[in-house]
Amino acid sequence: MGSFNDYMDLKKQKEGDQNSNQKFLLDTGRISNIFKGVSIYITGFTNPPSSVLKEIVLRNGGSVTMFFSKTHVTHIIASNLPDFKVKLWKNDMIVTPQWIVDCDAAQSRLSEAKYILYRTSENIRDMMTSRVEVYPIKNASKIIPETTSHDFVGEFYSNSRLHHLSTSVSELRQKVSKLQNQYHPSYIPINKSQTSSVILHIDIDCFFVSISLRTRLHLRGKPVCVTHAKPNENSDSYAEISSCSYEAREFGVKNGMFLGKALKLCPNIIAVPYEFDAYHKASNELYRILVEKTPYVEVVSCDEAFVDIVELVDVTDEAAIKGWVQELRTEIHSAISCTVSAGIGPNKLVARMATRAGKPNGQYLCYSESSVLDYIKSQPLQDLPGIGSSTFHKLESKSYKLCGDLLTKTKSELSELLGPKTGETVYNYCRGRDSRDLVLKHERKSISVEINYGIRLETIKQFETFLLNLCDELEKRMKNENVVGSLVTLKMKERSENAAVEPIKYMGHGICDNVSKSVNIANATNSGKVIHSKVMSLVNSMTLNPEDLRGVGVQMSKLKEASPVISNTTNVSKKSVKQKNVPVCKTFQCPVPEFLGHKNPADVKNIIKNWCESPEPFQVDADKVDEYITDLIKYGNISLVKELLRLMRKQLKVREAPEWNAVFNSTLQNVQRKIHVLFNGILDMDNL
DNA sequence: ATCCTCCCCTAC
DNA sequence: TAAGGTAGGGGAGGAT
Repeated sequence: MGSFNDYMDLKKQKEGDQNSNQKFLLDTGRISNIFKGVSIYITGFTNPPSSVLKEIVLRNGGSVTMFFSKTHVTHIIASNLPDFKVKLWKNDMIVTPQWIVDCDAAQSRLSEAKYILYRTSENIRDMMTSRVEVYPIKNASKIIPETTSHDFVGEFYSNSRLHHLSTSVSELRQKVSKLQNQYHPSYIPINKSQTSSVILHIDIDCFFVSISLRTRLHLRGKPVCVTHAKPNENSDSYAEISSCSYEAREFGVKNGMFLGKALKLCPNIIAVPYEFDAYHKASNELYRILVEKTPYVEVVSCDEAFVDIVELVDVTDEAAIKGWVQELRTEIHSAISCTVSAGIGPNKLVARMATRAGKPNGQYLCYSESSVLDYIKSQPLQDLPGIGSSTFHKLESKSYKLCGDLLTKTKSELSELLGPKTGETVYNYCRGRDSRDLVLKHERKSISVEINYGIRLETIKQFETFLLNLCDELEKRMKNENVVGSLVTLKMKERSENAAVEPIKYMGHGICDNVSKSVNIANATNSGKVIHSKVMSLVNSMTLNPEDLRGVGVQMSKLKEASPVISNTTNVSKKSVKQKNVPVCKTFQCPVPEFLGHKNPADVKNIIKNWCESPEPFQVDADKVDEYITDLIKYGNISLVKELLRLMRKQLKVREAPEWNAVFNSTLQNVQRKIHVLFNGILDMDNL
């Protein structure tokens, strides 16, 4: 009986291992098969810890088991063992964790000889080699499919770092919005510009590289970059580097640089592949931690966020703020095993600029008026957000280099040079001023698909086919977001007249002229077929040579909700209600909700007026009022909601009773929450 | 003045 | 070989 139970336990345990191993691989992906056939059992304290060893082995094609079985386990991993275990396992392969680390570093299966913990049996190695086959690393290089092929679009997007970067922002916005409601159910995304803020900018240090180094201990401290090209390639590579370590940056390597150029600057740079799923997981975890603390979180990108922490810290105690942020950074680090840097300031601009001073793996607080001015004026203009190379060159032409250089310039001088808006923004930024609120609730204005890589076509017919694939992809995305649009824009890159037919970069677009053309659609749509027909009408209205096309994009704008939350029983559609401005429902076409058997608004008002005059508020009554008002909001009768709130406020003002004020505030909060959920807006309290 | 269209610029 | 996307702000210049 006992042995049967043991057997069943063993079996269950085995299945458990398989499940957890598989789940793990789904999360992070496999990078090689060097440990194929290897099944490790980790015992005792090890360095690196067992979790890291497990990850390395799984990612390299091996398996990990949580129980010891003579037939199943090929390697026992231990740093030291008690005597009885040495005796127990005298015929088994016991190696130090370093074996795993070194195999991973070399990306090949090294002999265990140098790593055997206790040599208890002379023929262990013979035994091992007969039991385990060594597989070479699989080198699966793929060929880019034909532009018109059905796989082209999907294949491209699954490998495009920029696509992952862009879409991760939209996805995170959705997720963060969910988390905000989950962790802070009564939170209302009101702009908080009227009150003072403590803005925290948080940023994962060289995100993609950091993720790769979590499991590549041997690469830490070395110049590393993330790119599609394989390591040790010749130095002529035109693969773009999407992220590089600080060690690489010291050689002048930058994000976006071609690998070939980076190799010239830093011949020892090591290239590692993308791990999109792992980035995804880490970003989710980062945002979960932030929103757990406060709903005032703005998604900037997969590795970067703004947080208003004014309600979490004592504004007057800078040391306490620093301590709080330090703790947060530690928490994030232990959750995702990547270091993060942070900047703290009175607004988004200063917070973001301060992060630069904190990087890497540090933080910088710049809050008081004088320290803000001091710090900002020493910063290069190019580091201001919104100042890219083009704007910088305009400023440079006047030999302005630092923010401080612009302090003597007038607003109109800058507007003349940079345009009215940009001029004023730069004028304010140089003084550390920034009036932008955190964007807590985001409304999409356009949605698009665009591919500027690998486009090689011969005929208009092929172009038409490719466009249909693109429009189908667009349809997918629009349906996923439940939107329809009524303005279609076609964007194209055409090879410049004197540009080579094939650019230096394999399948790149080379030097191009950009063209775009748009057309309105009478009925908003998200049908790929309809969009495609509109796009074709644009194609036919212009003269182009398909052979010169190097990039194509289709954008939909003038967006609306595809199926309104409130159907045609009301004239208030979700998108017609903007934040801060809930329009009054003028024509009231829906059935009136009942309040204690009364339908006539005048009667209802009377009852509520009397209630407000009663000696004491009871929760049951307050709940009934809330319920009725909620119905009104659902039906879109915002004007009556406003009337009732006004009435209550007027009545209760006279009484000046705290318990009644509490009733009013809770009712108001309920209204705001419902309006937010249903209409994505808030009630304008000033005009109540 | 304000809008629209077709760009360019910027950020990650 | 190599995966140069995407959303939003804003400007120039013409139409209303």
